[in-house]
Amino acid sequence: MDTATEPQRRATRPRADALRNRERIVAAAREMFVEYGADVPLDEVARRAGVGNATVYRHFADRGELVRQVVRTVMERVTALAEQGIATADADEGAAYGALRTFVHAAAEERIGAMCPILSPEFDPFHPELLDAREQLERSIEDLMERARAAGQLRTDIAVGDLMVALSQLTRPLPGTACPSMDRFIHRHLQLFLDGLMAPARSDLPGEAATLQDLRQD
Amino acid sequence: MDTATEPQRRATRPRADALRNRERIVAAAREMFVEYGADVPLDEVARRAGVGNATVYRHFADRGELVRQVVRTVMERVTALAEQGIATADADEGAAYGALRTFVHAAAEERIGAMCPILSPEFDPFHPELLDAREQLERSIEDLMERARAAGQLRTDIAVGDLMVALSQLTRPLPGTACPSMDRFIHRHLQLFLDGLMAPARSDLPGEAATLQDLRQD
Amino acid sequence: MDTATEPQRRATRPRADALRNRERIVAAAREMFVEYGADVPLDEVARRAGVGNATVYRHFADRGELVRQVVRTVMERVTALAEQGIATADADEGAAYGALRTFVHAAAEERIGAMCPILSPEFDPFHPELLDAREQLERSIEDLMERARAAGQLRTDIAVGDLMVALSQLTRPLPGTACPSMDRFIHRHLQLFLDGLMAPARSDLPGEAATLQDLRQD
Amino acid sequence: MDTATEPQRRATRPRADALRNRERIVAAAREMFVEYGADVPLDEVARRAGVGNATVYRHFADRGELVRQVVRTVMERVTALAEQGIATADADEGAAYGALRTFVHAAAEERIGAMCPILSPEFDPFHPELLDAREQLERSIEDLMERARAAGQLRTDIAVGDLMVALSQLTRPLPGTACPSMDRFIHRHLQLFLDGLMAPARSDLPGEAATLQDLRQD
DNA sequence: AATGAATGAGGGTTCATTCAT
DNA sequence: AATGAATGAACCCTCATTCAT
Repeated sequence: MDTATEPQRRATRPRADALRNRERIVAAAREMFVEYGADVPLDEVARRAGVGNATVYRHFADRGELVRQVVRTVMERVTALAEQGIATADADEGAAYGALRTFVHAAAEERIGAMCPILSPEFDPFHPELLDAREQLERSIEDLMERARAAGQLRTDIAVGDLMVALSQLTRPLPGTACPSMDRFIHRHLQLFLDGLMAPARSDLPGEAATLQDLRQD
Repeated sequence: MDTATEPQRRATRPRADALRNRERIVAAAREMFVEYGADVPLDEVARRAGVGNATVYRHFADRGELVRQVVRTVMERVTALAEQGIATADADEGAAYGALRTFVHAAAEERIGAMCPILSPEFDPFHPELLDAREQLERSIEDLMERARAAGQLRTDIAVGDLMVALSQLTRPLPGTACPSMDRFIHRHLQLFLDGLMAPARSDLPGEAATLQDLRQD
Repeated sequence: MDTATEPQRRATRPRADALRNRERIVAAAREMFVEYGADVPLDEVARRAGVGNATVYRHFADRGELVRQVVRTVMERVTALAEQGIATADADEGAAYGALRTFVHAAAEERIGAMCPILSPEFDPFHPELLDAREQLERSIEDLMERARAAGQLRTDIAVGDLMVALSQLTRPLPGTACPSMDRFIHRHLQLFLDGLMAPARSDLPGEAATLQDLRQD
Repeated sequence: MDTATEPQRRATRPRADALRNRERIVAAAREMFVEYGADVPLDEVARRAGVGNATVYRHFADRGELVRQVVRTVMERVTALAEQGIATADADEGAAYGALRTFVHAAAEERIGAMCPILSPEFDPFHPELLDAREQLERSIEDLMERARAAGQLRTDIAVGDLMVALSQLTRPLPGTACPSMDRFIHRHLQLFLDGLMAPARSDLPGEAATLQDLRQD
């Protein structure tokens, strides 16, 4: 067998095809969460990924682990988008709010809808596997908001949690299935919300500015 | 009792206990839609309502019929709130936008999240049972918005659908889970969104102002 | 109350409307057994009979009792047909076999298909309620066969059980529903079977001539 | 093993245990249709087959598919019996009717009662899966009857449908119940019916000679 | 490592039967 | 006596997960 020809790598190397399978499964799940909601049968995900159903369980102990993996992937992509925005803002302070707007709309497009499972009751958003990704996401968005705040373009009574949760909510996939007309609304709503975020504030806000961390406090 | 005064109605009068059950089922379903999303097992609804499972089917031929009943109930309650707002605005033109704000926050409290099933693919928003309720709801909100628009307080590039969908989305229960911290955000988000709705508009909106009808046109 | 005016009858008299209901229920059940098989929901029987479902239970302790009542009714009707055949045969010995033929086809028409429940596993064909009806039925058919046998027209190695069971089987309603094309076959089959019953016998029969009573022996 | 000699087939070969299960399920269903009629709970079939309930659905998408498989199996067995009869008749023309008799009794033993579901309203006898089996069955019986007809031993006013339906009816399991005494009658009835089929005809038949196809024409 | 097959628990719905008016 | 309503058990089917190849 050809494993015998390369014995030195055998123990540590995840086999190339296994890696490929893992990624294919995550990608398939991400697409299907967006398309069909968080309830897709895992057998369907396996089929779309082109692997057997049991292979999913070899890579992910249970449904929750796959879901978390998908969420982590999306978080990383969105973090990347936020960092692009920071770069833009750093290049031109006057562009800070524009960079925030651009980021918000891009994040909405970035399959953020695949994060829909986080809304399900079984999902534990504080799972250790997600810690790093969430912190990085939060930090990058916070940084981006700080740029706009420093430029006097963002109201000062809000924090990253306000933006993140609203962004999640406004882009949510309408549980159960794809309501394609929804897409027409999403960017309008985001735009309206962003208008509301601008300085000067047009109203007093109830409650306190909140970070994502705060979500876990109650 | 008035049965004595109108004995001719005796045959068709629904029994008191049956009516009570029916209402208990609708109330239980409303709460559970808010808490757990549109997919709650009907057996759980029955348990929460304190009736046997088959009783649910005696009153509602299938899941869809129950869902429509819940939606109709919520629509009617929200319509009532909008009409209160109209009265307020009519009494004092300067209070028009304040009345809109009050309405939005009150609607959020009014379990509007129980309307979440309307977003599921199986839901038929054009079902005859809902026609009246939806038209009245839309008309009353439109009227309320018109008051604020006439007072020059509401931007002119939005329509009732924009408000309704965003309201639904922003108040959605993080379906399934008990995330009580959510409530802290909801009114902040609504307030921010309302700030974005104020005239003068702070940005151009993509797409077109939309009515509720438009939601299903695509 | 008028029960007070006729106290002597009070205890024994079934109310006229109750009697009417009882008969309507049996009639409805008979028709529906023929049309839809032995599995019709009792609620449907009640509806067809024009009474409430619970009324069925007031008259018949459970489904089995209703079924037995229907079967008894049909047995009585068929008995009457057999007795007509006997009269014909007695009037003209040469007509004995013709009378048997006529009886068999008439019995098939006489909703004997409503006896289909006797074939269900739950049915107890030896229930006391049916004893009399079955004995009279058996006796009358036996008598009719005896006329044909005496006239030398019927083979001698068969008994009433052979005819009754075959008659039931050949006229059975095709469980589950109405297979209307079936009717085209029934009288052909009966005719062929009757041809096989004629003397002289064309073959040896396995087993023993059997009465209905024998059915219970095993 | 031959997998080594034909490795290219490896991917599609059904697993041995799966095949065994599939056959066990069909066999269990066949027996239970005979014993309890076409309405047996599939869970019971699964139990009798010694598999989990879901395994039934893995092999057969729904109840209909299992039923068709059972029917097909029985048709094939009966076809084989008819072909044996043809061979006998071809070897000795005088044995043609005897071969038909032998076939009929053998078919009765061959659990032909398991075909009872074909009489239910939900059953689609024209389903593609059954086409071949039904044509072969009909053709083989027709051929066998033709031998007897050619030998002048079978009346000429009947067709294959007459025989098939009567055979089905007379051998039907008293669905649902364990009425073992029934077996005593079946072969007597078949014998009597076969006597009625012999030439010369002893009576005129109503209706028309019918093929199996005719069963569903109305 | 990967797979197809098997499994049991659970959800929706129907129906015989019981209860309250 | 009659009824409409209520009930729970049962059935069909699906799906997450485990097993055997």
